[in-house]
Amino acid sequence: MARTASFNRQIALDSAVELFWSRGYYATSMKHIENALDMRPGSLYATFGSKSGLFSEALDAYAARAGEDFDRIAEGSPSVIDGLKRYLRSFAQPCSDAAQAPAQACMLIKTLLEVNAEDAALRSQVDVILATIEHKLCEALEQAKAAGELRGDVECARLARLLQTQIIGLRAFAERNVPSEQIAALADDMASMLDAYQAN
Amino acid sequence: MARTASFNRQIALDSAVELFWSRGYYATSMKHIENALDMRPGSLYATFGSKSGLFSEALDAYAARAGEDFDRIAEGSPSVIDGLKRYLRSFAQPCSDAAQAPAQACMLIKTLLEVNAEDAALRSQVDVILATIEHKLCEALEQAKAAGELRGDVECARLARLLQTQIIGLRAFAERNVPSEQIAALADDMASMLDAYQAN
DNA sequence: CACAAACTTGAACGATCACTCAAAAAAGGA
DNA sequence: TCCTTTTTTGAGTGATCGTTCAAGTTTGTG
Repeated sequence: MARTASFNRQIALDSAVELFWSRGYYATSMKHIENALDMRPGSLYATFGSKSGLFSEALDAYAARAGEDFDRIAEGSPSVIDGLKRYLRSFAQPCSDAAQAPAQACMLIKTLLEVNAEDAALRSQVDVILATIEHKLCEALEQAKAAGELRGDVECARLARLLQTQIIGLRAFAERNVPSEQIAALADDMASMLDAYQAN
Repeated sequence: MARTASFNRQIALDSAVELFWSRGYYATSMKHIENALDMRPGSLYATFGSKSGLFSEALDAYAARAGEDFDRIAEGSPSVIDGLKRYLRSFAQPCSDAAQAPAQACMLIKTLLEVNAEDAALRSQVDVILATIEHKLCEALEQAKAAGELRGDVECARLARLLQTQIIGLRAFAERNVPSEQIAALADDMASMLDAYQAN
């Protein structure tokens, strides 16, 4: 038939996530992208359509990876609430494993705060993803409630939003140049706050 | 002598704050700045030196205004802790007064998450300002502790960082397209958390 | 080996970027 | 009114922006 593509789409998207997560949307040029993905304009535009198209797919790839990270921690935890506490604390030691994250702050939040109204499609995409994550947290809390881990009067949807806000704040604060012990203490304080919602 | 300048430096800086706060650093062009400040390149560069120079002054102007806002709420409150709670809740209803803020999220945090290593001077400037705010929060907490509002074993520096993180999270979350009642509930939850640190 | 189909390449596009500077305009003092 | 001093203007700088596309390269098939 014909020539086969020399690049791997998933690998290219992983590189795009790392690049965009690190540099943000507007400060990443097509030259940066060409170098990071080792692809030339023709291939890039044939594959992803545009810079914003590539960014959009990178956002989805990032969200998928974030979801897997959460599930992995949740599965390895003795209880739902314990899993949520571990998840909170997981953002306090990102330097431990070899695969360094390009930034402390969440790529979705960086995008939410960076992209302005002219790129409304990207904004609403982030909004949908964040709502999905919020919903996932809410489901976990409902499950914890059903298991008797949470008090009966806890509003799961409201607590889910509080949790998401804590994570957003923690990861954004961690962008500051502060000692890692202070970040760990912050994560501990946030984990302790969940105690006020636990049964008994 | 000679011709006098036709613009007011403080008014120009206020316009710059609004513009940069709304659009961010990289997505704001000199054309945007010319229009918003009603100044032409020659005057702009004679006055502020460069785009980053103007942004730097805008950051300081923003920080000064933010400090005044905090002081105003603190002065009008019956106790230090009550003032902090009001301050938290103040971020939940920014639509009330006529002077609309151009964004929900803090301009310092938007900058912290947007600007990358190539503009190290701006990054470190934001870092210094955030550390100053953290210190101001810590001083307020020490004062509350001396007044018997806080338990004796509370680590004020640690609680100050937790408070700052809450504010960061709350304001970033508010960038999402969610009902204002949910933001208000978030602020209430955060204010309630301070109860765990209060004496008696 | 030749052909056709798909992919890769890199030069080039007009637009816009941050920034410069010579010329025009305006103000106060004489 | 004229002169000096300062500010304002806006055209123009080279560089870079996102994007296009024709030409070249590589593949599988007959």
